[in-house]
Amino acid sequence: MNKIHRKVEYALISLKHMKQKQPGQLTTVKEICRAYGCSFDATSRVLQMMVQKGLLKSEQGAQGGYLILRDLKKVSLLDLIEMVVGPISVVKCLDTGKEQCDMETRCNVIAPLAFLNEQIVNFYRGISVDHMLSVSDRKCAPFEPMALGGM
Amino acid sequence: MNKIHRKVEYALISLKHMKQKQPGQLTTVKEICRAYGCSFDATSRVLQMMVQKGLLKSEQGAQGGYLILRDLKKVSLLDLIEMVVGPISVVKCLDTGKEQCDMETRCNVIAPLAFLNEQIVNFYRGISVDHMLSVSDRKCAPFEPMALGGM
DNA sequence: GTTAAATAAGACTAAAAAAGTCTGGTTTGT
DNA sequence: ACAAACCAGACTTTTTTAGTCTTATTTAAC
Repeated sequence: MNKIHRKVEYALISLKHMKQKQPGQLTTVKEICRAYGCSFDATSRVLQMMVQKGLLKSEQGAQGGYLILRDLKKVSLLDLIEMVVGPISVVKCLDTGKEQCDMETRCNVIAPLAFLNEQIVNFYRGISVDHMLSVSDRKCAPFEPMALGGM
Repeated sequence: MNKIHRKVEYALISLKHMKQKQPGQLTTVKEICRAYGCSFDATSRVLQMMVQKGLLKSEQGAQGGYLILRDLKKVSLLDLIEMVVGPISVVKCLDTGKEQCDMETRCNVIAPLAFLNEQIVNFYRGISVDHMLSVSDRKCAPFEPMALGGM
């Protein structure tokens, strides 16, 4: 129950990887797939979607790759989800412009479901991608500040 | 994205219907299906699950039916979801006792995902079924921001 | 210029999950 | 005895998700 799309997972994996790079340094899909074992095509398409939505920038051709364009602190998980899989709706009949269900007028839970939908949207809106990706950095810290001193 | 299980929908439909009855009055599956056009078998099994989890009581035989047993104010949406579809986990590898994914050690987002999972669980825990079913008994205004003000 | 490495994008296929149906029970009031 | 209702598992269909294939296009390096 409540699985997130693999697309969102690939997006998070890629963003976390890219976040750890020097500013301006490009990342290739190949690099990500080798590092985490994810599907090339699938990951590739997710990155392309993020480019289209202005979250990433891409350099084509040899020596090309991807770059984070926006400040991840200002990108919510809702933004990311909408970028790669589309708008959130807990039931079909709440999709804007989509088909009506066959219950239509007699449905007794449409209002509660619309309410729930709104709550969920607000929930995801309240989580920043940057914050989420920073969770538990202590445990697997790549660039720990205090590492500079000793050890 | 983020569709709720039909099972949860049927559960909500049924509970809302039963909630409006006199105390002690039984409800049959047939009655619910006729009223809202949902599948008999599917609805039936959802109600049976709620009986097993102690949320409903059933009277078998002719003149039988279902009855709400617990106070819906004290039943969270999380409880309901877990009853009818099982525990929430945003990715497979967070299912307790389930398989590991093939990324295992190299996965860079397991901590963020575990964090997200916990947030979602808490989110659903914070919504009472009773409250949700009471939303907008007047009229449904799907995405109107000022809807909660109270017309 | 040619080539190799990279992104871009759509169509197609396979796998998994969800939803629904069928069958055969059991219980109980009339 | 019978009909109306719950109970429960197996099965099938449909839908969604995930992955693959193919064919561009761009650009650095040789």
